[in-house]
Amino acid sequence: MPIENELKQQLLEAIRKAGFEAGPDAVEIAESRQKGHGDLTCNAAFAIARAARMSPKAAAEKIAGFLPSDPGRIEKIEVAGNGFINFTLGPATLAGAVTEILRLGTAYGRNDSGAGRKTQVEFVSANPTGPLTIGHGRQAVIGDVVSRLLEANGHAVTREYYFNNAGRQMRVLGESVRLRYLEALGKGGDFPEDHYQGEYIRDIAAAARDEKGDGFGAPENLPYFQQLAENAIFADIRKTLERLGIRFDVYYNERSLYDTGKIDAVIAELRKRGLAYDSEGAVWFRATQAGLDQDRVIVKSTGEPTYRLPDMAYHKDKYDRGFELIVDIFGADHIATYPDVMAGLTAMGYDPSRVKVLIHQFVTLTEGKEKVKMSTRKANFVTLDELMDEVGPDVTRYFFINRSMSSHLNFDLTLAKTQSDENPVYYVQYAHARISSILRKAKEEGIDEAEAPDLSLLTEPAEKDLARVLMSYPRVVAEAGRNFEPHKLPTYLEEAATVYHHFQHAGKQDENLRVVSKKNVPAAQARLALCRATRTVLANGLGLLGISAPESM
RNA sequence: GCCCCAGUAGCUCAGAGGAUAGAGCAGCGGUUUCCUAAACCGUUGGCCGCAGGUUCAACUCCUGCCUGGGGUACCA
Repeated sequence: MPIENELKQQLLEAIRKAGFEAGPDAVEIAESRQKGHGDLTCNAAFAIARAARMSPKAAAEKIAGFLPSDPGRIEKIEVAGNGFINFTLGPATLAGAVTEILRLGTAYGRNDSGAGRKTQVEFVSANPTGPLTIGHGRQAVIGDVVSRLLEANGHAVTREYYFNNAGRQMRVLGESVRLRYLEALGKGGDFPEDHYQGEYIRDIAAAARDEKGDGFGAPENLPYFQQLAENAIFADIRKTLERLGIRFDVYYNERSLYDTGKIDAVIAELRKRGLAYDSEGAVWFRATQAGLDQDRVIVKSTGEPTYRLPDMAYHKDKYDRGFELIVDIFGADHIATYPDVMAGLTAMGYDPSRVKVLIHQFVTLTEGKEKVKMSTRKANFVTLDELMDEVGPDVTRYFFINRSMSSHLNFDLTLAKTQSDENPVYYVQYAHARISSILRKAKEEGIDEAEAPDLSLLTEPAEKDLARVLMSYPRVVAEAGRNFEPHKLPTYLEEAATVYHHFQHAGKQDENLRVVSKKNVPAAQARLALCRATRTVLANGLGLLGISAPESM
């Protein structure tokens, strides 16, 4: 049983024995934030004292008096401040944690709270109109790490990319290529401003010329240009994602919703329920019925649906495919799209609580002091590939996942290029590499890692600090997964790396604290076990981020 | 107008009812015959946007305001 749960039981019992009343929720065990306040802390006395009309400190002392004493498990119990009960973990607890990490290896930190729930994470979902930008990059990494986190928490995850290759955007794309093709032949006219300006359009046009020769520029050949562009761009997108370490299980084409009648089915369903009506030549969704501020067009007077209708059909299909948890990851610019969609789904009888929408804020790109505006159509964007050319996939991933998704992400390109060596990702990776080096060194020196090292020898402050931090990893994974907060992982890993660097540094200052030493082999073996446990945690954590854990740097 | 997100150190950001608010970078000063100095130590730097409220306790919750970003389409 985790030590927190054990303490909670003991506290509840002590509270009862002390003559206070408290339900099971009255006791919360938290990690102490500051040194000198023990390792774990409980503030239950504050609430209890109020009901019992006594000082929190007196209540805490009374409760503490009924706590069992087991110095191996809990070295110290003290009432501090106004009434906190602080616990200092004992050597047996720390040793047990290290043993557990070594036993579980790559499984350490994983749990089965998700119970195999069929879960879908939809992200990126960029239409194939151009290369992925840095904005897509943030979403791609968030989606992938959320997926990995959910898997670590026992979900069965399907990663899905939804795209539309049949809309207006794509026609403009095809037309852009056709015009560039004509231009390359010297037959070009004005290139409209609202068409795709990027250089990649010229590349595709050149490919068209190679394939079809010079006489293929007629407007009726638009489908050819569109298809060619789609193929070329999608191939690039997949390559970029692959490079980032992301692979989708399903690419879902919006067009299939039309082909299989799922679009019409939604209209019919809404009409049946009185939630769709005709007006001004368009079909409207009665969103006001669901409490939204205005009704919305779902089929334009031109006969083309707006994005809402296929989105509803697509989400209906997600439910119908049996997903129990549906995670949608959107950029802040799509924030308005899902209330209508959810209203429609709810109206059709689907449980909206199964959908979790994660909105991430924008990435602002700055070069020096200059703000760079990103727009695929205008083509003055920095692509995800260009970013990876500069800093590599590991830094790219770390950078995008390092901050909470509700915060705007300010990316200073200059800084990323010139100071990439100071990125914290290297700090974490270096800790892993250093441990690997120590393990190699020990082997060279002929010090074997013991099967059952005497971990009670780990009594130095730096050693105990390290063991304590390693213990909290599973809780970080569980919380980050439960709350969809992937950025908690890098925060934790930086802390773990810091504590490890301290530990290793201690051996630099005091020879008796060195890991690889033949003077005291049992101590060396205990420390090697601690090193290996740390490496396991770092490797597991980096694995969840999709970042490499190098053996040497 | 209305809705969403943010405002914390010079910069970029963590922290989200508790006990002295943290990290990286930048600045200043140190540590290497020694398991990787991509490390470590010291130090400078804060009306936690403003004003009220709730609470034994507020940077954290509530209300209002200010500033910045994003929405509010028969674009997606």
